[in-house]
Amino acid sequence: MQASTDIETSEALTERQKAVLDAALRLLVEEGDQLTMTAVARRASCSKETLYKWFGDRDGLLTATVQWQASKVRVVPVDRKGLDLASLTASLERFASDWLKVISSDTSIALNRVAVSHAGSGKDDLGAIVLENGRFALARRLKPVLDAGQQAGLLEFSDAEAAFRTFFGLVARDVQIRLLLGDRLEMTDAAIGGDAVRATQQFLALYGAKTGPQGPRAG
Amino acid sequence: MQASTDIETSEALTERQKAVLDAALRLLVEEGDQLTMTAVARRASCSKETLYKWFGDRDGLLTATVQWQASKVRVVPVDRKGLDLASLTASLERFASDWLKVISSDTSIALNRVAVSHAGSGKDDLGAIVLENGRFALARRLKPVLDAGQQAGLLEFSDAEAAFRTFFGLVARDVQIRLLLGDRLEMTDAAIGGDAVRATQQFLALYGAKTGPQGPRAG
DNA sequence: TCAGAACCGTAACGTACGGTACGGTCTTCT
DNA sequence: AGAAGACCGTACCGTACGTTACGGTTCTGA
Repeated sequence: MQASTDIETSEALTERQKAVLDAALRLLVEEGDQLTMTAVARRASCSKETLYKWFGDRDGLLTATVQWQASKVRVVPVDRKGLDLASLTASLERFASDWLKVISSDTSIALNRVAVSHAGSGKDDLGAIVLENGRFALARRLKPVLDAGQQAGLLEFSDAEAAFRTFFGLVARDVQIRLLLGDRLEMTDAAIGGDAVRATQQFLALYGAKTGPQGPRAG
Repeated sequence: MQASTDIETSEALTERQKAVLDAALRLLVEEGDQLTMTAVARRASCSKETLYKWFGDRDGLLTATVQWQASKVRVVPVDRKGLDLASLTASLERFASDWLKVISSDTSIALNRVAVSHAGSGKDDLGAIVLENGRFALARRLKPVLDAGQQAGLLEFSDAEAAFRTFFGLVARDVQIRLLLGDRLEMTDAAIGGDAVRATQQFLALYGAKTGPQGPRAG
């Protein structure tokens, strides 16, 4: 449950190793969990011996691949000064839109699938990594925004974690589980944008401070 | 995407076959996706030849197992007459509580894990079945309640599907994905009950008709 | 009682794949 | 230039497991 070692490991990779992990990632997206060491070696034009030397075993390669992908999505910090309702709304919509884009991407779906499978097989390495770099990373980035909104008198809540989880639910709804289960659910940019606006409005309706007449209703 | 064949197949099973599927289900919960045909045969005290004769191949056994479990959870219809705010609230809380109990159960987690893995491997049979008997079955059962609430003047929405999905998000939040990814998340009866009440109140705050002073706020 | 089907237990087969070994090639360092 | 190491390609090994085959036992129906 700690997110400490992902930076070092991703920094310590050579360009060649990154290329190999990119190949593994592409293969994972294309073929799902049944990617074989032979297939990775062929796709990356490297030998299996090298794979085993660098990553130990198949699980090590999988773990390195997930961490490599996780290290690629970096944070865009949100400025907390001059926060008003408009900028708070924009921030929340941005978070919602980004998150929907992530969970509906082929890469995220493939990674979550293999992590879910992995979690079902005793060792929960991949599950913890995906969770740490997905849902928990989102919470860490969003919480400061929520706190700032509360300090600015725009939001009202007693438990930031509960508020975050409500926002999470309003944004994701059934999208992720449906995609993971293979449902064809086209998440176009327009749909994502609309969902982000709706989720933000609903969240503000629930947690927005009652000072002032901003009570938009969802439809 | 149709839910037609699950009834017939489950009815056509002999007691012995049901016992075998129960054994497979228990094994699936205990050992995850790597249950072998040999293990199922041993656990069920039957021969592998019988397994292949009855279910065709491993995928057939998996499919039959998932359908068998799906056929076991039956519907408790909700009476739509004399609907007032109290009974609507109770119905929604009941749905929320039931759903949280389902998605946090070992059986559901194991089934969803294998279905997610399966969906990642081309054939999306299990994913469609789980989706059909889970999320879509819930929608079919809840929609009449929402419609009745609207006709009784208690709810306001233009799109029942959107309203349902919001309810779904408010109830499930991040619970299912965290459990699927192996997060230790103890869902006690008390926590489930509290979540059900909170989700219902939030849903009513968003979709409740504005006639009358019922605007409880979540904490 | 007897034939035949259903079924159990186990052995056997074939294959896929994780993991290892090895020869050949290229780079690097001295 | 020559030695050492990293790496590629491929062949190979061992095992796990899906699938099939078969002998023996129990059930069923005439």
